[in-house]
Amino acid sequence: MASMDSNSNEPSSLPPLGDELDFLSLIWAVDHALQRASKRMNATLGLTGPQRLVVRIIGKFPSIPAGQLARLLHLHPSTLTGVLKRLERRGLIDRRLDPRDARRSLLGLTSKGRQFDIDREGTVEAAIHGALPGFSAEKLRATREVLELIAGALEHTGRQSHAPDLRGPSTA
Amino acid sequence: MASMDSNSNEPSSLPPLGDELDFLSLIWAVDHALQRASKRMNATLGLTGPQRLVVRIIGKFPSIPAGQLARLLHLHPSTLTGVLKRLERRGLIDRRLDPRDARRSLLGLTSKGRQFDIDREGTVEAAIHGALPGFSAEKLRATREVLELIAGALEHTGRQSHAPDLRGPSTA
DNA sequence: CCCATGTCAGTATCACTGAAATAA
DNA sequence: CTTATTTCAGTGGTACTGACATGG
Repeated sequence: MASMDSNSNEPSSLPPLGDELDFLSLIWAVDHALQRASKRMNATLGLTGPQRLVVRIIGKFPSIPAGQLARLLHLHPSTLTGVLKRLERRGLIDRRLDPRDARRSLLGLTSKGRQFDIDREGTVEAAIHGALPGFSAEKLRATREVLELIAGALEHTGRQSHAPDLRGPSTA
Repeated sequence: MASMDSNSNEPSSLPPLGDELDFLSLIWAVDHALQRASKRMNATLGLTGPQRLVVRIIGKFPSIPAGQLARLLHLHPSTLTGVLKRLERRGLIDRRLDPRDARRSLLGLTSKGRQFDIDREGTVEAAIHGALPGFSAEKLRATREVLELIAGALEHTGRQSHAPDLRGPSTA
């Protein structure tokens, strides 16, 4: 079956994609790697990456209200509701009503939740922690700058696009 | 209601999270910004970020087999199947059977799909392209290096974790 | 028969929109 | 009454596992 040419075993045999497409691919690769690691964490530790980040932030700011946490994470409140629901179902967090404002639910970790508010093997932190020391502080600073700008730029994406309605399966 | 202290209008009033947690938060922020931009693109242009990346890669490598594309993107074949199905439903790609190996479906862009295989406003590329020129080539190179290492490190996450089975809602 | 390619079914998370309930 | 906080219902995309159909 003619397996001596550049066949499908090695993706490295493919040429690069070119400038920004290459960088774009890298960005999505990081994104994708994150999602996969998150899924794997869910299988091994019992909670996903975003869930773990929420746990750690609640651990850092006990009794934080849900809305403030949502703003901190730039999440829509309804999105956070789902995340919190899953964490509560697993018994990692609890909610108390704010005695001074009964609309608010103040978040806290349960004793079980506190077991996750630590550094741990197999987490995204651990992977990053293991990866980052190989770089100089300068490189890390540069990366942080670039990532912050990318995140900021993405926030404003699609604001003034005058797309000629190419969407919609209008022919079906 | 005592609004002169650090209240909920400005998330910047919150203290930093500390070392890796801070970096982790940034990573997830980029991830999250990507997902939101992807969703917005789907509303304005009619296809998501990953879908667009697939379109651009197919445009770069016409008649690429599905499996090779999956490997290129580090995607599970079944995941790619779903992405391709949505692209096909929207009439952006088509599949032909490889005459020499009828198991393979070779991917190509339709004329409609080619309309998306260009630079465009409101895309993730555009945002990145607009954001990156503000940085020196050196910083970009550093970022690329760090991101590649992070992606690589994440790939190996959760391999040897001996977690004391904290998962599962066993009390319910 | 065995392996490769690809799809399908089922499941879970994330993220939104829009509506609603409750409290300030 | 108006606004703020949070939850809920519904939708869609991504990603997996495991099973399956088909072809080499």
